[in-house]
Amino acid sequence: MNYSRQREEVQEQLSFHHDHPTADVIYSELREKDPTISLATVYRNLKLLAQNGTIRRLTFVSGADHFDSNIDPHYHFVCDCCGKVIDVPMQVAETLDDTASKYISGNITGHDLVFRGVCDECMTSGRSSVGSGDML
Amino acid sequence: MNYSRQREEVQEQLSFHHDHPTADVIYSELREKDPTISLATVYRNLKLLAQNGTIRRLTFVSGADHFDSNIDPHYHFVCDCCGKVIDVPMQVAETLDDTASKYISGNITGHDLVFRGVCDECMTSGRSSVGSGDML
DNA sequence: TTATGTGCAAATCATTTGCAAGATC
DNA sequence: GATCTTGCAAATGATTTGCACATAA
Repeated sequence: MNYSRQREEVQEQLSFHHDHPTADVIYSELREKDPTISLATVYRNLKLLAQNGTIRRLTFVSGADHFDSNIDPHYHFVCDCCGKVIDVPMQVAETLDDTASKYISGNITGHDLVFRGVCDECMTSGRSSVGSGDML
Repeated sequence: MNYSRQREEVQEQLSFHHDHPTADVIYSELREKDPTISLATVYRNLKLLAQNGTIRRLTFVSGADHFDSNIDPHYHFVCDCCGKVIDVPMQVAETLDDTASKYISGNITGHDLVFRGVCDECMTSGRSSVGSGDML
């Protein structure tokens, strides 16, 4: 893989995020620094970086994929109300994979654990109650 | 919510599946019984049924959402190679939610646990080795 | 007969791809 | 200079929506 300024920009921009932005968020932000970068380039590079393990693609929200610059195993919380994705800094349960492997015939390489519920903000801003159900 | 024949057909068709089909799989299958049902109707009804908790929407595969007629809490395995989703009949770890709630400020209602790896079929059919990485 | 649901086509959103031009090695 | 990468526009795939017609309550 050759060097490319755009790829470096994409990776850097993602690393600025504590949250887990979608491709088009990265794109919008980068356009301000580099007004000629294209959306296709952002998608291409996010894909490349995810494939070579430099970043992680999060696929557990309906709609657009999110990306995470933190590739160490860790868990997430997704708000059923606004779709926000945040980290859960609890310890990773390595034993789960062993347990699961007793029940399936394939080869397990790891697991994703995603907690669901209503985030702080949605809770206080009313949107909470019973949930909009919009994300289901 | 009024009764509708099409909604009943969608729900019934989904219940026939041990696997977890996407909307267009349900649509193709239903077209054979009911050649006039429309794709929009299938999408609309899957959405309604998921919102009222009759079925479950699985959002952890990139691309099309999958649907599950089994709404009891249970875990899944996703093949990184072919995208297939299968059940993992291991016991659900209720304590995880309590642990996670110590780390976040929102309200946790539950969790999804998804094991990843390479399924039996992909393993034997060669596609396995190192994985295509296509789904990343 | 009023509210709801359907079918169809067009619209929208997320993502990928073909291709000519530009950058890297 | 051969190969890889970009930007743009068009293509694709998943899902939703507007609207006139059909159906349920």
